[in-house]
Amino acid sequence: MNDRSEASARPAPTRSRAQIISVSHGLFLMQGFHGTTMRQIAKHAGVALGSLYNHFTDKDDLFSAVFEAYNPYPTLLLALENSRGKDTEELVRTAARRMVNVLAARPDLVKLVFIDVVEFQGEHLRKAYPAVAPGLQDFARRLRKESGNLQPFSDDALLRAFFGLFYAFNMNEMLLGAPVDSDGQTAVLQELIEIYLNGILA
Amino acid sequence: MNDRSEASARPAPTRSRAQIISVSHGLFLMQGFHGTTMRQIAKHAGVALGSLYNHFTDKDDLFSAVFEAYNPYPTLLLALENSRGKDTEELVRTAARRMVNVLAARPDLVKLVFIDVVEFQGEHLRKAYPAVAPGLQDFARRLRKESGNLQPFSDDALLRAFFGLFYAFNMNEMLLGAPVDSDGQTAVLQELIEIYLNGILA
DNA sequence: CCTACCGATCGGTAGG
DNA sequence: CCTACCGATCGGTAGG
Repeated sequence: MNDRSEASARPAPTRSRAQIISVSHGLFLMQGFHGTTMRQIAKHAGVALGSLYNHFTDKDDLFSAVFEAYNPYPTLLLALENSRGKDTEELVRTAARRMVNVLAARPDLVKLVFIDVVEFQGEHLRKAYPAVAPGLQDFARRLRKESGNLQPFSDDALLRAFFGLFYAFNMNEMLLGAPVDSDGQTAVLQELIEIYLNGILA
Repeated sequence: MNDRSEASARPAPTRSRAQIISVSHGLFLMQGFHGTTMRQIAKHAGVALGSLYNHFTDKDDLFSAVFEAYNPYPTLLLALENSRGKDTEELVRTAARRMVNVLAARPDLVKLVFIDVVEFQGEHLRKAYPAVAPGLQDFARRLRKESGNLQPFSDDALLRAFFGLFYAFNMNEMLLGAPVDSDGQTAVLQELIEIYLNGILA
């Protein structure tokens, strides 16, 4: 956290540090946090075990760095912020498509959330949430503004039902780990989006 | 699965075995699988470390027994099967209320799912799924039969959107671990159910 | 004096 | 069902 206090401004060894974080991320996804050893990380990163402790005070500190580097919130929020539409319906369709694309391209985002919940009781997620809450409220505001035929639901319900789409959509892959056929999947997603739109529009 | 084949009919020490499973379950929920040691389990269960291996061949086998004892699928399926309603709308409301009640009373069900996904790549869930799949199809069939004004969605979409409700509903608690105020929660659930019903009914 | 990193090993604990 | 203990490996740190 608080590095050198004054003088001596050396940019820190970012090369192998980045490599360690990247390798740790991959191993944590496959084996979980406690199932991954510092020796495995050192070996895969091509550095000595002792070197890990030059970059991170301990294993927990390393996980914090991994979580910061692969924090799912900013990525998902960006997908929402980049979504446009001439009305609520188009905005929802665009945003849903972007969310699915991101989650399909980056299954690691959800897995990291699960790891934090299982092995850290969600403490990193909790700490990261305040930074994205305003962006979520902003998306809810846009859902309302883009159209006038929205049913009188709360922001909370609109957002949760929207995110529920992706939990529902990714459920099979997450829980069953199956490589479901993508054509059938896309069709199901279309249906889920229709159910949501039917649900929130008058 | 297949216990003693013949002769030697010893009923197995079910007393402490049950105690070990119960204690393990609690510790796994708090610390995850790899974060929990066999010595912790022995100590909390009031048995010697070596005794654990009299009941279970290894730590993985103990987890399998825990998963079998606390398998979330049958419990959730039972909540659906016990739900009745004179039409689709009433069936959905009843089933949603039951699901929420079960998940609120048993947060361990979801946590165990997460543990399996993070630390076993979902293998126990995968193995348990075929046994519940027929029951899920049955619920989808009932959703259709109880009413005629259902939109032409696939069983898959109907079921996923329904379960998405509870992912969406439990999101905050799971991800933020927060004890959200239950009055506001109930109100949000009402809204989520309305969105679903609006979505699937003509 | 700093950084990045080494070979070797610390005190304890893992599953068995 | 317990005591005692194993080969190995754990997370973390020593001096250089």
